[in-house]
Amino acid sequence: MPELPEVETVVRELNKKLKNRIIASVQVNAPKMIAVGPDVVSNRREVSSSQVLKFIKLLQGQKVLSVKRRAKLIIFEFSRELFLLVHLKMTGQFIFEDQKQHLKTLGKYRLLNKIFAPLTQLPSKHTHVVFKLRDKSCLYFNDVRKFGYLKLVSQSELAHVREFKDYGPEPLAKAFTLQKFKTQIQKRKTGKIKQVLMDNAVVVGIGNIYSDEILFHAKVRPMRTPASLSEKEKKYIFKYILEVLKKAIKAKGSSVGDFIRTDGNWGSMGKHHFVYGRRGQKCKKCGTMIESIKLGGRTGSFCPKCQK
DNA sequence: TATATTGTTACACC
DNA sequence: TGGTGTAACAATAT
Repeated sequence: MPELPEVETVVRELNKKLKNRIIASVQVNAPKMIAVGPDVVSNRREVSSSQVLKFIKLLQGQKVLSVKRRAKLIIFEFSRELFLLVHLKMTGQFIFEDQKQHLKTLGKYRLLNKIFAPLTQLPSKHTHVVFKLRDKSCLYFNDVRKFGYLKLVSQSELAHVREFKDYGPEPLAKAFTLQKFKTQIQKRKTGKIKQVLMDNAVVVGIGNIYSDEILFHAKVRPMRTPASLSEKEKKYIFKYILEVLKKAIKAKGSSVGDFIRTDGNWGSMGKHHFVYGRRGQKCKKCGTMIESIKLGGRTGSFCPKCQK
């Protein structure tokens, strides 16, 4: 499940690998997953073949200037004032293959990706868009659930992209201070703290995995309300937002579900999870059984002894 | 075959 | 009206 650290991992790798490379051709296998223009990508829309053609045509010959991130959105910046915004949602993956690494990477990928048996070769039945680069390297976009999207916008349209308007502060930006965090959570006094942390208007990039982990380290149960938090607890939550996310980026993300990096390797953060996905197992700190509850239809896991 | 899965948006409700 | 909570949705493995 790509959250901020996973998306950041993908972005850093793509930026390094794709910078200055030029797109030779684009193949779109699932038209539903692409869009042209700044509008919200709705789930049940039809995409015409002329839109697909436009998408392909606009990308051909473009040089990658940089790959960046805002919240969980990947932003490719191309020459000629063109931007590609990609959301991985639950199961999106980017896999990059250098031509000479092709066979080697494929072997590794086959070995590592045992969670989803169909993804044993590239392209697979879950490969929905393929970018072929002029130097014969190749970028695959895979998505088992097809919840993700790739949206192409011009420079002038970029300011009107809906996603950006709803995004709150970046947790790892210098501008995100304890004071700012406190102001943000004041806005949502009645919700549960776990849901508040996952609200993009409060702070972006935190999903189910990292909200669980942050609250464990802060010793706060997920169902607590912001109004009930002491100053010390707020301080700890803020502190661990930064620490947990930074640690996860260092570990190249958590390979939960089917997140893998652009070279097919797993991120190693999963080894350091204290509560997420550990219901019924012993707490790594005190040995108590980890419990889970449903909050707004989402599962939250916590240690009943370590978290108050 | 029903279920669980998650990020995000749409919408109903005070 | 604005803030909040919840349902709905995408598609598939198990």
